[in-house]
Amino acid sequence: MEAGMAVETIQREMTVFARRARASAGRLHPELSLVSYTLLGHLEERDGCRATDLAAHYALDKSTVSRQVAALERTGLVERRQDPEDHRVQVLLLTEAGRHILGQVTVSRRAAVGERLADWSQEDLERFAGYLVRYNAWPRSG
Amino acid sequence: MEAGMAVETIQREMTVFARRARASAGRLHPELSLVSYTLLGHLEERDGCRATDLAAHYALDKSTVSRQVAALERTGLVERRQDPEDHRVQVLLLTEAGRHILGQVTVSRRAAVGERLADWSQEDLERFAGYLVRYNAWPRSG
DNA sequence: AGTACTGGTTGCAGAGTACAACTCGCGCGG
DNA sequence: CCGCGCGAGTTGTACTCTGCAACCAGTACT
Repeated sequence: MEAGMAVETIQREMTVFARRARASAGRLHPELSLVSYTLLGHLEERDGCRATDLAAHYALDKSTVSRQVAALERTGLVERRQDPEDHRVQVLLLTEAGRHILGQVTVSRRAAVGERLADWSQEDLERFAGYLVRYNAWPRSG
Repeated sequence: MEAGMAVETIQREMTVFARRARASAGRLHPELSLVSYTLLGHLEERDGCRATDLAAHYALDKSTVSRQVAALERTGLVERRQDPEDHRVQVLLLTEAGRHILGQVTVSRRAAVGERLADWSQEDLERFAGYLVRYNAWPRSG
């Protein structure tokens, strides 16, 4: 395989994945959209953060994040807390309910993804995961 | 790394990629949405196919594909041709203009993606591409 | 012929998104 | 202290993508 070819394959296959993920997310978990899920996931991973951080990480407009967070707060999955240091910022935190839902969805998603990865060797899994992390670690969007 | 952990990382990182891809696609090529781009790409790869095939491959509803294709036809990037064998089906083909645009976008996208992959070894690139293909080859959506 | 199936279009409704304009709070140079 | 710019977040608006359901047209099997 030539280098440009591999790059193109990577880009094409990532996109296929993206489309299918969106589709299956809606079907499997009507209660939690893919966007909401990823936002909650980020909150859990970072143990709380600002709306702006979410926007930056997912290359979303701050207005989009604002609305998503508002919805998540309405359904009681996240909680906002004023930063005592700076009254402009709101620290976003998972509520107990949020943590619970996220756990459930994660389990069933892991099952779905795990099914396709069932016959992969542990070595391949780790290498694949490592490649993805490395790819996304690049600061610029792409 | 434990197996479930790797699976979760894979799923999370793929999603991050998906979100960023969407964002940058809209910014870099206002003339060709990410969806349109992928559809054109598929048409090129397969050298023409039916709308239903596109829907199945990207886990999209046929109505969505129908509309996307209609738009692409309106802008002269694809051409529909009645299948003489079966008058229900329309074979979709890239026009010359479509092939041209696709080429341009592919080049600039490859540049953007290639930048992040610039310092990867050829071996890693190929292995990464191989993993993605293998992942997506699974018949069920996920 | 009649029934079931397939490919595709259209009406509708909802989610996600960006952009622009705005408010509010912080910090800095007069 | 005051005004000015900046950063965080919200709201108004408009648009795209999407799925579902209802539908039409053509095919296939009996």
